[in-house]
Amino acid sequence: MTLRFYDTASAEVRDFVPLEDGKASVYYCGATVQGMPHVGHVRSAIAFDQLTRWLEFRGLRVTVVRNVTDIDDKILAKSAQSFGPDWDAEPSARQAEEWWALAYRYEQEFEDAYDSLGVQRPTYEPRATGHIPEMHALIQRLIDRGHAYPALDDSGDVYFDVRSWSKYGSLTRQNIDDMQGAPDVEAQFISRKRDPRDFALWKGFKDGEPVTAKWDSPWGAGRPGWHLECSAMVTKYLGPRFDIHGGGLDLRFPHHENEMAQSQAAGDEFANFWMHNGMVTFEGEKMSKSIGNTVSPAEMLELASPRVVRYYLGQAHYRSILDYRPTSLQEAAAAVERIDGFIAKASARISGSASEVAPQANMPAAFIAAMDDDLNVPQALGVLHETVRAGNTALASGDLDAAKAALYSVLSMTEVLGLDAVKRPEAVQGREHAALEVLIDAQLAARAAARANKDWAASDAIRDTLAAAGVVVEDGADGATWSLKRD
RNA sequence: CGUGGUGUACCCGAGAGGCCAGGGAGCUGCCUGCAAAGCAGCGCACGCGGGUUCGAAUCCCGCCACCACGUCCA
Repeated sequence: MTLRFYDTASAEVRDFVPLEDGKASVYYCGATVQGMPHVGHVRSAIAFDQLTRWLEFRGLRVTVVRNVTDIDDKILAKSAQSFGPDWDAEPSARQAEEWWALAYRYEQEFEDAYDSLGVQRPTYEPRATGHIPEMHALIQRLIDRGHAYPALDDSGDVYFDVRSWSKYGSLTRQNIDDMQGAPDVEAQFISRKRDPRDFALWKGFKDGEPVTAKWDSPWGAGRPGWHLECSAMVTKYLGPRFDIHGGGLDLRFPHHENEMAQSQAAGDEFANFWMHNGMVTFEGEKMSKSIGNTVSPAEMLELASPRVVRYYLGQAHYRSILDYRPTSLQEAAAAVERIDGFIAKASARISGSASEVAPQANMPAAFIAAMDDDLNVPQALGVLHETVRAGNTALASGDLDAAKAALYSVLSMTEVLGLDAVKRPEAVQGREHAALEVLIDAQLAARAAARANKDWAASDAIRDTLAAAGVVVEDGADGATWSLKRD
């Protein structure tokens, strides 16, 4: 097996060889829980979910860590002016929402979005606030090695000294002199930093900030810097070296550059591969909280089923830009219905045991080759659709053995892509189904009688009535079949 | 300006010197009382200009346009 992935650090597709035989360790940056999730967040999670599922299919035991950044400037700022769940209350009764409550509320929103689209839960999902001691230890190691220093003024900050680390900039191949500290940051912090590009490992407590967002440290009370959080948590759960570090492309710089610098400067080998997913754009512009052009997963789920949304967000190559347009979901829905139509028709005519649907035995070689090659999902979907067509042809010709093989292949492919986790809309189950079946079958019997008499008006009237109620009738060689309209 | 990346048909979207991508939309046919589904086929391509080659969307050179990041971002 030769898995190949694009590594952002080396800017090339190269062979993936796990550091430890039979295992893979993956860390990817989750959300800063300061607002509602948008589809860009979910696209990232789906991309790494596909990666995880594929590594597992390839026989690796995968440990996945996705962090939750639950302390940050924006969370504090938002809680200071937010009235959260009390928003509807009388102004006198409103209470500012505590920062940690706000963070937890949004964290749950993210979990809901991930769950609804079939993103597997990570092995560990650490929160930044639960790892302050590990962060202190990392800062101390950096100070001991001469790569970090307490602020030159009395702010209580601790900074990473970028000039002390010659490899700073290597992840994004930038020359340090070409980088600029943000102008406002530069003006404000020039007196505390050795270099305007130095970034905060620890942020000293400032008057007016909530005392609950304050931790003691050897350098004064305060809270952790953003980049440090991930470094400390990766190492705690995956060790000083691990296979893959992932995240959105927009995190490459400064976040991942800084993470890599501080961890390697502290003596850790850190990530073997860096993988970044492309952005989701809305009519050509990056979808982002700060621009305010976001589309939420919930909005998409109002337009299409979870299975369709998952298909749509996961169909493009993970490194490409995904431009969302309103018609995108309709096109995805047509493709998914084509797949599901085959699954439904084939399942109805084929009996087999669940154990026969073993993905390892049924995955087409071309699909495997596509996925092995930097997760080429679009090409893999081509194989999936070709298999569907072959399966439909086999069904039409009565070749049930071929249809069965196609069905099991299709089920295997949809499973590894995570589509099965988002359940297909099932026919109504149990007693309701039994009742429906009796009623509809009676209608179909009446219609069959009308058709036998060539009474097309009566036949069509029955079909139209059922269609209006969401029951789709299709005439086939073996008589009419019905199904409930999806979505 | 620096760094990384794009540009493929009506839309989405792979591929990477010759040999079918795939999906959606459209058209035609088969099947059908009609429809739907399915199947078969059709049309419309590789940003621009050069070069290499028997042959270039693919390699080389030069342009153009666009996107992302450049200390808030997935």
